Amino acid sequence: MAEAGLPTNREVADRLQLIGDLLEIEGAVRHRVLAYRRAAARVRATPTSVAAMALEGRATDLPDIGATLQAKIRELAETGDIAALAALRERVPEGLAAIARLDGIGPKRALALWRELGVAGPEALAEAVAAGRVRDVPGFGPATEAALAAQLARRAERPEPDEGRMPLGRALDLAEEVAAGLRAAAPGARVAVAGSVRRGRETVGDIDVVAAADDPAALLDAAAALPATERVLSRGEARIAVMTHAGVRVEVAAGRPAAFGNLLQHATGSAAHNVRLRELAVRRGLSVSEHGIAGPDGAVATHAEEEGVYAALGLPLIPPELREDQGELELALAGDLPRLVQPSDLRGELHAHTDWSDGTESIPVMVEAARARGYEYLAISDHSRSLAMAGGLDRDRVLRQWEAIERENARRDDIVVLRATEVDVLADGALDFPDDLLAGFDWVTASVHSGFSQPPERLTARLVAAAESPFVDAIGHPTGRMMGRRDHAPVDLEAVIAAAARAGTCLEVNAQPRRLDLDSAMARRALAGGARLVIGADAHSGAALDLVRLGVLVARRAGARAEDVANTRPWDELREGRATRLAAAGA
DNA sequence: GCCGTTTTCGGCCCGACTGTTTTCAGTCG
Repeated sequence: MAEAGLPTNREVADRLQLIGDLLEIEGAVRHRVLAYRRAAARVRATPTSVAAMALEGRATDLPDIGATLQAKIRELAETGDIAALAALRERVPEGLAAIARLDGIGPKRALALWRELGVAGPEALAEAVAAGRVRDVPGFGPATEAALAAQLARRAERPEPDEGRMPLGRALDLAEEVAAGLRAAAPGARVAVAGSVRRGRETVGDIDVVAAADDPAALLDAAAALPATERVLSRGEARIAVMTHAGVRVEVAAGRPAAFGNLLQHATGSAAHNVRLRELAVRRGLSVSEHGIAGPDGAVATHAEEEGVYAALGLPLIPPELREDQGELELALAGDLPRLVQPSDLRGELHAHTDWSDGTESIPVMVEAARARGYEYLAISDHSRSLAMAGGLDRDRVLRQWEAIERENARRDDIVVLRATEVDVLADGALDFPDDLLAGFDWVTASVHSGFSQPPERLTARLVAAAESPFVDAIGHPTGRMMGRRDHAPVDLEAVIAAAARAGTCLEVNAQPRRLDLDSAMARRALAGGARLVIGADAHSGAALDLVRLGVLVARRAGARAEDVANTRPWDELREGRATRLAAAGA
């Protein structure tokens, strides 16, 4: 938890980032700029207060934070500002950093705009573009000016910073569509989704696909000719970028089969991971690129599989979900990479709805869908009475549903159907069912669906109370975020994690495409805090059981192993766990 | 500014593509 008055990690990171951006515009040594950026990324990815660490002199324990940056962070914590940044702002207008972030513009051209036109921010740039003055600046021309005009107009329409990023679920579908189109157009080609989609990032900016065949150019032609392609943005011998009719940028990189592993590794990223990997290679006298690995004698070795790329550097294959430069190379070097949970580890689904509440299919249909996916158990977890909008069940209907579940269990022995509920956590922290009813369920997920505007302390208290209830097995979608609608509620997640860890309550990684809640960073904190996860599809139809794959990606990004996830366990084990907790509470 | 199988100085990933040049700088991933 952040301590009162201290700058948050995001605030610290934003300042370091800004210093780096302005230094770059000023023309500072490139690696000094990189050092600030790396430090900013490190601070953002750190789960505990870096400002507090700096005050204690421990921030230098973090990679990428040295004595100089620790002093600056401490200065920020103590005085609210950094003198070096204030001085830098005197020399370089802060607005140039925003200009430098525009597509096609970087530090050099931002500086040129300021020097030549006196443009010091995006608004002034828009005026200069409108007046046709930009095309005459050295290094610029009519094409760049037109591109800027279009970009600034879009920006004025939708000023949100996250504009253009889409939920992972949508990106996965689009990426697989593109990949399928390439396979169809070029039979025999190897095609794979790469980039942030493959890494399982919860939101995706653009889609990367790699393809290999003896005639790489034909693959690029195929990409240009896909039905989804609206226009070609750029095209070379090795890569093509297209805009789709859906307004999503797709990049296809093509190469030869012998170097497919090199290309896939390169295009999967992340950029920061690749930089680290290549630095490690340089220390071993090797040079890594998408074409292969060059030795000291200049001979280039190619690798058809990604395993070979990592093996050539003395490393085990690092799962794509971990390739974010957050310590994965150190783990790999030490042989300590976790064996991450995978879809085949899941034995059951503990969060599913039927037409008894807001699901679209009957209990038998849902059960058959779960069986068809090889599950050993399925929890029928319809909503509770207060969620009237979703057809929440009252006591009478719960009892009748239990009879229906009993009938289902009686007529089949290939899957266990569980009496479950997604019970509302009410505004005062109480659960929507009385204890005697809750005691009769096999599995209870408690979720907040309303009252998100409560003060953070009250919201936190509700979740903590739910997590501490002996009747509750899991907290559903703990922060309530809905991408594009509602951000994570400002709950004190550490307090919720601590309560869940104490009580043995699971925290859900909800796999609904717009939820993905907990997100991967939060799930990582939950595991560090000793809490167990459960991956829930929150399925409202049989087909929606497959959404669980999104949750698996999120859990993998959090570093979760199978044993960290409740629904990788056999039902008997989960049942005993619930019985033990209830007995310990005297319930 | 950071950091060490080149360890307290001298390094710091690598290549593709575009637009503006007239041989390449800047940007991007």
